[in-house]
Amino acid sequence: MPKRYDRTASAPTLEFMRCKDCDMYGLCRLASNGEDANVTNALVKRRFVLRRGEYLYRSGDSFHEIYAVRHGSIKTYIYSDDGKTQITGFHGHGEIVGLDALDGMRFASEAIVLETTNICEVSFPHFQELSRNIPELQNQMLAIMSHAILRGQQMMLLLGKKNATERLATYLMSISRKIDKNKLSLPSYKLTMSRRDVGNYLGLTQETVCRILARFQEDGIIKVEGKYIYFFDIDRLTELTSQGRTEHVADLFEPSPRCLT
Amino acid sequence: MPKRYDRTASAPTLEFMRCKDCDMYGLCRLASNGEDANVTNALVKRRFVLRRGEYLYRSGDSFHEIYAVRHGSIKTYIYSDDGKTQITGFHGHGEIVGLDALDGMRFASEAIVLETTNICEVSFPHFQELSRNIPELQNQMLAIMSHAILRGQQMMLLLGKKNATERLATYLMSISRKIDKNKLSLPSYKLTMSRRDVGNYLGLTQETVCRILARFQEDGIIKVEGKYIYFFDIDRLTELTSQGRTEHVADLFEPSPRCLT
DNA sequence: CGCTATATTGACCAGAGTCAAGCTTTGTGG
DNA sequence: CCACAAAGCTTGACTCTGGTCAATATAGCG
Repeated sequence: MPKRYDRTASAPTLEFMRCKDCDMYGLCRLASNGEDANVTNALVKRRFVLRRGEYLYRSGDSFHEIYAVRHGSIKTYIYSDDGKTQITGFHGHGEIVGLDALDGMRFASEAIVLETTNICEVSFPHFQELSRNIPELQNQMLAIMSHAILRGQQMMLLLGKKNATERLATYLMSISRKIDKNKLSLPSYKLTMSRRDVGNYLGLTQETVCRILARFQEDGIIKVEGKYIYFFDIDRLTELTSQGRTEHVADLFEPSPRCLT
Repeated sequence: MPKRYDRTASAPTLEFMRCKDCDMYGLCRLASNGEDANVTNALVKRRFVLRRGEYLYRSGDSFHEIYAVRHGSIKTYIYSDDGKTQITGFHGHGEIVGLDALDGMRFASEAIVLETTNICEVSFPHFQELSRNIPELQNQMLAIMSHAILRGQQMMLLLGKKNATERLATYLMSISRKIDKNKLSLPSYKLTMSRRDVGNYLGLTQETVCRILARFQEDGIIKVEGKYIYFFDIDRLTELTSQGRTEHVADLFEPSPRCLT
């Protein structure tokens, strides 16, 4: 049974994790009055480490902190009434989680760590206090939340309108965009989540994920090596994200007042 | 071709539309310092009417206002790269739209009116100004946005894990919860959107929507009469929202450190 | 080194999509 | 106010994508 809140372990090497890439950087910089945010700052009072299988928070936990992933990765998910699980996101370096708890001040989702992960913690009351003096901090937060809403809408589109191939291709593209472009070697990524998790996230089964990854490999688009993916042909992958079988042509025009689709 | 921004028409009867039911009521009350928000108030400077087929906003429009539906209904949707449409929500009395534009200050989605609809408009700069003096206003806004994020997560669950029957049942239940419980007559609701729209929203085709509505009617759960739905058996409908074929039993227990599903 | 979780691949199946035909409702104009 | 056209709805027959079940293979942890 996974432990919770074992936040004493030592940190992994973090030199190459720059705050500048973090979604929270805008907030941290504002809070620290422009000073270097690369050290613990006015906003982030605490950092800690969790290990694979530990929870960052659980559904129903009362909400006091917002978290950003500094290094590592986590998954967040919700339950249906009958116990089905839907993974709502994978979050890596620089991504913020816990924003779904501001309504009701309790976490609606759960967050579990996929590998040894370094977390920045922002106390929400502290954030509120700071933002009384720094109105721009509030705008930043609204923008961040708005962005989370957009992400949800994109997932609705993916789950509601795309087929299995398009879903996988879209997912792989979202990964490839996160890869550091400055690296000299072949673009590659370690999937810290299982195939089953990927399938769950994309509304597919693990078998379908396997089969389509195999097909992408046959077609020379990627190479799959266990948990590692190597990206060979980003252009072809981009094409596959939406295979363009556009609906009836009529839909491309403005709908007439009566034709609201 | 639908007109935009024809905001001069006369309002429908609104006596029974109470601000108290509105998602924006908390904001309006705070902004008006506790006074009656039922008239145009410190936050809402303007109300206007749109007719079926008119746009409230379009994708790419620059963002200045947030809107609340006072009376009537609208749909919001986004496009995929290849022109597919995903409806992201139907919004009726008391619901807020436009929150997806705070990131980037441009609307990412479109909003089109499904029937003659009365809109409350909140200038965002004005909101920002007010909230410098009323910090609680900011918290309200964060809660509202958090709620929108939760809605997105619930839709991911619906689209990723529920079958057609469960999706329709879930949708009908969300409608039935909106119906005024004080009415003496049989609970009923007018679907202002087409079957095709319902299908689009739920990741189904219009044919599937028709068939399942027909089946629900055969089973005595609802009665379908053109655009009107009458709710006979809410309990049975609730059961159908998640048919409980729970995954492997193991999933019900705490995952072991290695078994992260 | 062995055990268990995870990944892969194949055979088969079913739920929902597609296509098509006919029906109903709604809006428009004479 | 009625007739007509267009949009929307319904139902049936058939298809196909992706799910289910099952059998191995592989990998990672203790």
